[in-house]
Amino acid sequence: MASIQDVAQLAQVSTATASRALSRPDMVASTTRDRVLTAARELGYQPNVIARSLRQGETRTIGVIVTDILNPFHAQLAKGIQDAADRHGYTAFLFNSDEDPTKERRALDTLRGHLPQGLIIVPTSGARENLQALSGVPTVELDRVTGNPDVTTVTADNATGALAATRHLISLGHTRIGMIVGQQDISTATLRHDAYRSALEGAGLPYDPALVLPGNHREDDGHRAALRLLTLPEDRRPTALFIGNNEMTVGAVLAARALNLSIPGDLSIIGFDDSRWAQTMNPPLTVVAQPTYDLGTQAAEQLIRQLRHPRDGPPLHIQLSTTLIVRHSTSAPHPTAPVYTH
Amino acid sequence: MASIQDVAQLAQVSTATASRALSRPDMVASTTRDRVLTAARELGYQPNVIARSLRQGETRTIGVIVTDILNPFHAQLAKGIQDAADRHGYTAFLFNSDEDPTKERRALDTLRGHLPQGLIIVPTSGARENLQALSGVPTVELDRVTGNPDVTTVTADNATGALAATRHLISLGHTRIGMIVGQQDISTATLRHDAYRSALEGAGLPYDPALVLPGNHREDDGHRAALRLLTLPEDRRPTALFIGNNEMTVGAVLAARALNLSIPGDLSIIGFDDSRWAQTMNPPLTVVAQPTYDLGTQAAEQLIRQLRHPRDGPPLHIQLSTTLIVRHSTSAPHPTAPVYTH
DNA sequence: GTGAAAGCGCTAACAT
DNA sequence: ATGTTAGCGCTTTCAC
Repeated sequence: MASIQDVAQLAQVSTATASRALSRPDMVASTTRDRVLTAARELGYQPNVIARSLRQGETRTIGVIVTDILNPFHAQLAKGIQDAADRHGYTAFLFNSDEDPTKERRALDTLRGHLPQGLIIVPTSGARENLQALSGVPTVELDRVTGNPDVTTVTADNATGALAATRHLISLGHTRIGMIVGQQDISTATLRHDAYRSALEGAGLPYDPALVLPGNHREDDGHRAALRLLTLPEDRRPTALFIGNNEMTVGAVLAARALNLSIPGDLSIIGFDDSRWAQTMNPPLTVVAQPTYDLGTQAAEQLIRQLRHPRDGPPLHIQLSTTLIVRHSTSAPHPTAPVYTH
Repeated sequence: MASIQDVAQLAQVSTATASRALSRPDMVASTTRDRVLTAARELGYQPNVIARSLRQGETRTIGVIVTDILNPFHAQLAKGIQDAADRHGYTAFLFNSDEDPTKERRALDTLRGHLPQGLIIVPTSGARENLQALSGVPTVELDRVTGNPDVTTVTADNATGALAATRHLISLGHTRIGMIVGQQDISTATLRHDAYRSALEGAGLPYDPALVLPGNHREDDGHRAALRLLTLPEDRRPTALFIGNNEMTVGAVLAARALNLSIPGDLSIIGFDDSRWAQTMNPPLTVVAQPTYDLGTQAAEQLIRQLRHPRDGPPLHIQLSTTLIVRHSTSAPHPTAPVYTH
């Protein structure tokens, strides 16, 4: 590959001048500039960013770690980040943690060697510790937060979304509303769970721990949990389910089908996070939608702003709003279902 | 960040020895090795891969360009590649072309500056020309091929899959089978189309160009094309549809629903490429499944093998088999539908 | 406005 | 077995 030396030689200037002509055109006489640019074009010159990075101590690279690129939610975050980073001349390095703190740690180590100038991470439960490996690198926590107060965060308004979801079910007349909730040490899971609880209590309904089952964000977990909830004795079985993330919702819907429960006749279901699947399934799913792509772009914009203006005020906490989209998977509870008493 | 100099100093050796102790442990006395390793651990030393790459002329990096990371098919390819690359100590740099040759070109240019040692690409229609920018870099064409004979390819057996799909419809008794086919200059599209045609002709059925509509791989295109095919006069309307990729299938199913056609009663549908959505939609979709994740890992394995043994024989063309999965979106044509005559 | 030269962190000759 | 040194390609002082 043509180096800047080749360009300089062809243009009959020193490498210093060639470099200037290419990166700071106004520092060089217009005639030499033209000679250099022509030579560069002719040779198909592409700067070696490795060498440049080493010299400048800036890689123009940001690291991105999401927990599961196969989850459309995360794919969309990643796309938002990449598009925004690209607009600002940064290259995004994408890694997967698969929700596994050990893999997250490895990704961070690998990343570290590449000297990213910033990091955007959807943290796993082990992130708080893992992130010490990259302390000093400006970081944005995306979607979830570890609780580190020094870090910029970009999240959706989980509390309001979960509140709206639960209240929607309550307003339809449901009194036994189950929830399938994500891992306890993931901020989004606890926020959604807390909001669910306070919506119930705000409406004077009891919070029944037996109707709240944990899951590890995967389809399987949702399936298992839903199966348990839906096979409770008739008078204790929930008439509605609020499910904490998109993948688990898939599992829950399939569990309901397996049990031959009609949606929403026998069971109302509301999911968190919209998706292609939610829109096209039968019946279309009522969901709390998140501005997924925007979460990604915001994270990138905030990070890059921070790179340009280091220590410019305290870390920001951006929160984007969520929207309840009522489709057809929620309705009033089945008239024959026993009414809640006591 | 701690450099190898810091490690050397702490271990009281030269940087050369420190380097050897870390990368070629057996070239160094065990006592010094231990001193160096301890020092490295103590300082949390992580080699600067930028400097190493510059020195060695090898970045241990491979470039990956897919056309649409939001498409689960491509997300899965990417995951397969990343997992395999990781196992071999390579880092994958992921880019999106969004099916746009111009973006593909930009991705290649950016990539070039990072000196990837190899490239895995799902080519767009402009790839043949674009790839000249990276000539000299070992390349694997994945899923689709540009026709360049010097390049390793990893593809699914599109012809057999499309043949099986069409024959399945024929064996159910369909005689007017429509197809929605991808862009003409994409190899997978033409292979699937040709197989469709030869299955028809092999069964003595006419190939009717009016029943074959093109689409640009997106949901919208599938929707539009299906709408046109399904609103043909009753005696010309296809009773079955074979659709050339997963996204367009979504559009076609929604179009059928919009027209109040029941699947498979009024219309049989078969898609190419399986997905979460295909399995959970109602009715579950009959599809030609591809070994998506394996396509990705194979591409990475082949590329890495090639990096280890340069010019070791002619380029390989790996083809993984596809599977017809019969679910419930296909059945015999509706008895009241007019039978094909003439 | 341009050139000479140093140096980013690392590793591979080449010494010893 | 270990140290000395050069150099990967680039940018940036520092001279002129």
